[in-house]
Amino acid sequence: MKKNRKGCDVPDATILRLPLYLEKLKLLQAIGVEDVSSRQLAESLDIKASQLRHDFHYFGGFSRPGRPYQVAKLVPALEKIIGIAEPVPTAIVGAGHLGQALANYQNLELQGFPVKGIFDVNPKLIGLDFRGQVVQDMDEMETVIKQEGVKIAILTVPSAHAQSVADRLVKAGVVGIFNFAPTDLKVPDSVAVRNERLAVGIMSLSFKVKCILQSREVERDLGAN
Amino acid sequence: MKKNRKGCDVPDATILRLPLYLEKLKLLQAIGVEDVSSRQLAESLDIKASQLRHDFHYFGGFSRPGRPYQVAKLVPALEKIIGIAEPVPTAIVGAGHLGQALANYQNLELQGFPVKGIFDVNPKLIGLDFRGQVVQDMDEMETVIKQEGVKIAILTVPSAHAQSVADRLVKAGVVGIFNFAPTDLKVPDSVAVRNERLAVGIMSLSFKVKCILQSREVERDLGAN
DNA sequence: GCAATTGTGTTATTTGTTTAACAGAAAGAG
DNA sequence: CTCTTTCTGTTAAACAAATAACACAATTGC
Repeated sequence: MKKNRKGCDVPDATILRLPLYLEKLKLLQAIGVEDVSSRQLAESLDIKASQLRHDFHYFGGFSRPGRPYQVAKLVPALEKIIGIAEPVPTAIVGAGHLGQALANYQNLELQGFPVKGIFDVNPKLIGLDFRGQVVQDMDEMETVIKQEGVKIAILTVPSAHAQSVADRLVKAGVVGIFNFAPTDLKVPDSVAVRNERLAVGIMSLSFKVKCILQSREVERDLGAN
Repeated sequence: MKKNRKGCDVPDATILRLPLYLEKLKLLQAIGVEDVSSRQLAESLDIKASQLRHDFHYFGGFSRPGRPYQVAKLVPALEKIIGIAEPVPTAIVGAGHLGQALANYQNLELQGFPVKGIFDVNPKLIGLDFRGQVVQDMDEMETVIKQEGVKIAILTVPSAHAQSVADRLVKAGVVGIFNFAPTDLKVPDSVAVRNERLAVGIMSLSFKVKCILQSREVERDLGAN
């Protein structure tokens, strides 16, 4: 192992695959599979086995030459690497339609992100109950974040307010922001941001759709000759 | 221009930036900006100007040496490339919390993806009205897709049903599937799929949060000495 | 004990993406 | 007109990621 700070110097592309590995392994565990080789696991995820081993190598490897991976050991190891060995206290800021949908998303809690608070400024939304969590006034936000030790905030407020709310979150001690607003947040280096942009996803899909439709036309035209 | 099929042989990384360019340009257009140089546009997006020009080069370029880009020409050009010069008829399949949130998301329509139908199997959801669209029984799905010429389907059904619904969508003529279920869909090459995985997003964030917290601990320990 | 087999950890190669460099077209100043 | 400035299109270099290759540890069968 190099002088990585305990395996934090890892390519983004690898980080994005870790959750996929974990998900699949949990599935295997649920159906009683004990061992799995890099080839088996990789094939079920439509990637190359060498890539999977390469990814695991950033963390020192999880087995020995000749022996496949043990699901029962790999699952907790990945959970620790991802940072969800212990539950990560989470808050939802913005209780609009998307915030509500996320508040109702049971898997958030199951996957290690218990929702400790939901906040909004709209009086009509304050008081609504989602899976046991009541929407609170945003004035309470800082207090709850500190009290519950909230580490990650899911931000679903309108773009116009995203930056100012993010500033408050950072000040209150949040370490990660999952941003659904189409704005590039400015935050200190000591805070992680992940932007989730619906528009980018559907437009990149649209690009490919357009290309498929074009090539179909070309084929049709060629067929006509 | 090479023998690209009308500019479809483009790196994924570039495709993902096109929506960002378009968004920013629309913003500039709204405040009356007429010209913009690659440097200005790139800086506002926190990328390098050379990357932006490189991206545009895949499509032949949008200006001449010495002259900045004209916003009024660039916006429609990008819209055409992305495939939203004409509205793309879209359907939402699965009217659970997430489906509802998306159905209520006005920007979908504004950005070129008018919702032509919302479908679910749950009788309790059928009949609900979202922004003028009524949730219909999934039995109606194929009929509406063909009638309205739906090209893109947004899939928000439970993972267990995602594949079978996707099969039906493909058969009905849908060309792109925006998949929110944590399942890898098997579809023909002639259909585009984009997977949007909430869990991947929040877990990759968690990884970085864990690393930040670790490095803070290290700094604290060093400070104690 | 000695192949043969399996399948990892690790290094090398190839491929893809980002960044830098630069030639030269257009416009403006004198 | 000529010189300077601006800023693109295009090519080259640097960097990062995915894939392939392979050495070798552990096990199994003979």
